[in-house]
Amino acid sequence: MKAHKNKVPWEIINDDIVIKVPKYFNYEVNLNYLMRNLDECMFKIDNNCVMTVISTTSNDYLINLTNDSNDKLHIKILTNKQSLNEQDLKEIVNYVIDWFHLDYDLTLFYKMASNDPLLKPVIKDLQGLRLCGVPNLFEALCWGIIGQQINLPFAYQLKKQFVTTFGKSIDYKNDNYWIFPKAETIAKLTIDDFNNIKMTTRKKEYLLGIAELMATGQLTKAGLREHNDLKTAEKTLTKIRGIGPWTANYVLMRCLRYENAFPIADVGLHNAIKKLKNLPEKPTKPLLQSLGERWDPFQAYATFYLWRTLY
DNA sequence: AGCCAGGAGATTT
DNA sequence: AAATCTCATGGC
Repeated sequence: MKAHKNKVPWEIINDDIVIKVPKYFNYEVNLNYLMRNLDECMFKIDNNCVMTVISTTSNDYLINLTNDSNDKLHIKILTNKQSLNEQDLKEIVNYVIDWFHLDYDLTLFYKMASNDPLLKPVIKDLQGLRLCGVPNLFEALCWGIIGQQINLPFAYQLKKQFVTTFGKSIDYKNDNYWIFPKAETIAKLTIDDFNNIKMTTRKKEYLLGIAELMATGQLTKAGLREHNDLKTAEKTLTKIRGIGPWTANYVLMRCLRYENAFPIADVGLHNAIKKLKNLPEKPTKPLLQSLGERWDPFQAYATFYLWRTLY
């Protein structure tokens, strides 16, 4: 089941969208997470300010995100302001709330983790870290597929090649900000269009197939949401070519926000457990299963926090 | 050179 | 169901 969503208050003050952050939110640790790789191409971070393009149903807006001394988040709209309407404003705010999972209450996860020998020291160092999401379903699926069976730095390189080859960007002050390619755009391509992108043919096929499903509306975020149950949503996703249990759970965790999604086969998760428990080898499957049961129903947050111990 | 990396699908047991 | 094999690319 999905977790209850809390209401996140916001208002407009002096042309800024100001969001009141919930209990347990630390701007700096979340930014540290976002800065984990220099090849990230979907946003830029400079001097505690995040710049990214948020695409609403009808427009693209370059925004910057900062926090003030009261730990409130400020969104400034930098481009395309003349087309901003109520609907777009709402979509922008909801995107940021979703991105940083601000509508989620971390209290119960921390309560569980503080009684868990493995997680206890981990949450102490990462207090206020949110499971930063990928609100765009197509982006989340592509990122999952791109990241299969390769190391993370290389995955970021491939994503960058993909985005800069097929996506559009907004120019602003001698810099450019990329927009993730639309499924409709990718669905029209062929394998040969991927010649400059150094990923396996198999992955190119997966991406084209998923783009087709989303471009035709056979696969939508709203449709997946209707399941309202982790196992059936997982089943729907794993029926799709290129999406196995790992990718399905990864996307259900970072996009659909299932708090108990658990990519149990994840190498990063294995390495984190090995490191923290000082194991000679990677954890066995029975150990992983028992840990998962121990963390239920917060397996997604447990995984995300453990990933952070690797860098 | 050889093993591994935030796996998936097909095949075999 | 669960283990095993094939696919394939770049980093270290």
